[in-house]
Amino acid sequence: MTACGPARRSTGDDRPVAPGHAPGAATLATVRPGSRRVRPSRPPPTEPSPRRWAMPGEPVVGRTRQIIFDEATRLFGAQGYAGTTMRDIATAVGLLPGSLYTHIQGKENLLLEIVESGIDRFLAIADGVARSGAGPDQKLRALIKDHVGVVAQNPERTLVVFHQWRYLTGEARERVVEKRSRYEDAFRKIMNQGRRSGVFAPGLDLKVSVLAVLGALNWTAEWYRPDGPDTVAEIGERLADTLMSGLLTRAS
Amino acid sequence: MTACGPARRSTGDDRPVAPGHAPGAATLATVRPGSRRVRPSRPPPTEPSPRRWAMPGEPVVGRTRQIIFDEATRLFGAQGYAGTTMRDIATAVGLLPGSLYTHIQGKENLLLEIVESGIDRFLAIADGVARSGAGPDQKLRALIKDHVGVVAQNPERTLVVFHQWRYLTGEARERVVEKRSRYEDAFRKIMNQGRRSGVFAPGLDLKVSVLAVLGALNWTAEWYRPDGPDTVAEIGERLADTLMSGLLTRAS
DNA sequence: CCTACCGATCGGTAGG
DNA sequence: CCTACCGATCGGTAGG
Repeated sequence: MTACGPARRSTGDDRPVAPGHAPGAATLATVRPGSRRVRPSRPPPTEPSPRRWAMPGEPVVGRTRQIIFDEATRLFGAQGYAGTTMRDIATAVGLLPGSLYTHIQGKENLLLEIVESGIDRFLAIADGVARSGAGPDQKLRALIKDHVGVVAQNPERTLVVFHQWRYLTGEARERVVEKRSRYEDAFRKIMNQGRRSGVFAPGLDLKVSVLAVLGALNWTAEWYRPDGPDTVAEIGERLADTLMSGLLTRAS
Repeated sequence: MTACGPARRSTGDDRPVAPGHAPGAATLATVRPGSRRVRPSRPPPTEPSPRRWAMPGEPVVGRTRQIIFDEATRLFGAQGYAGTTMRDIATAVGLLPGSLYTHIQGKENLLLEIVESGIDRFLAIADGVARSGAGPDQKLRALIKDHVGVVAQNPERTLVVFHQWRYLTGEARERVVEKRSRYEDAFRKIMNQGRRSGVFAPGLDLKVSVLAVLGALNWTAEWYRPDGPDTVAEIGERLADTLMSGLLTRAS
């Protein structure tokens, strides 16, 4: 249960890390109350662009926008959505608060994009597994392993996906809730298939079993450490062993 | 994954529910942004007390204090600590914001008392199970069932215990982290015992198995519904079955 | 991307 | 437990 050490961790996920933001800025241990940050050190001016700043409304899809998303993901994961201010994000990126709005529409929209793109990755692996011709037990094992793989790619994003979606409102929230339940259904279908085909225990309570597996999987985002001794594949394999074979010896 | 319906739910836990606060006030569906609440309807004056208000510094341990804790627990669970304002709590209780401070010391202290008293309940059942003379498998089953029982007593409090503790700072945080890891140890000890005595699979990865069980248990606070069709004992039993015997048929 | 700033809201207090 | 209020901070915008 050391889910929130102050160690700065890359957001992983095949993207460059934000340049020139203060290391260790706004980690959980130092946040709130009263630990107000100082003025962000301006990042070194990058190569001059034809126009020094985008016009309002112009679609901005550049490097900076990606950095903002990465830092917001990290901060929302560590401090929660409501516990993260736009000033926290600006400081982490190396901008002044108002400058964020050239790149993004607002705080809630930032959350929505993080949550939705995150959950889409989980839906993608569920789709892949469903399309494979494997049997239910192999499907479940594959889905567990793939899930751990997505968590390991970016644990903070996973925390945001599974906890911070509550701060969304209106139809954004509805869309996310729908996608979450679609992911849950993927597990339900596989386990129902396996129960009917006899590879899973016939007395198995579908509802409780699905939620037990999902609970174990969601929790991985809280304890997974990229610098741990075990590979992602090993962790997934062992998690699948525990959930599928159980703790008791087969004899008992 | 319907963990956040707008339905108002009693805080359970053998205490009277707050009188005279607006039903449905500040539920998740209506929170933020821009949904600012109106002035709280004053609760009907209770029987006159000898003194109409306590002096500052005087220890207040009365009814109102308990209602404040119950409402804060509910709100912290539903909206998160950072997403809940003292004004939210005051409105739910039926006071004006400043009046809360006759009963409590401050927001963070309120969180600490909720988290610590909550985690103490989990430690108490772990102690009880450890002292029982049962074998490791029976101990684990009992602990799983007791855990579900504590969750069912007050799901919101459990959500606060397992997620909102991150907002604590300083030694309060350290104390809570220590208690959390003590609870984790209780599971580790039982499962280690069971593995050595041969009742649990010898190839079992202790770390992953402990975290899988804890994950499944922590998740119950997100989906448990007091008005569901299954009794708490049944849910605990089925969760223990799933985790201990696994999903596969014993034959396979 | 910065300067400069807005109105709203925050946790909390003085004083009765 | 209320009235009245504080200084700090919030998300966000105008204009260049």
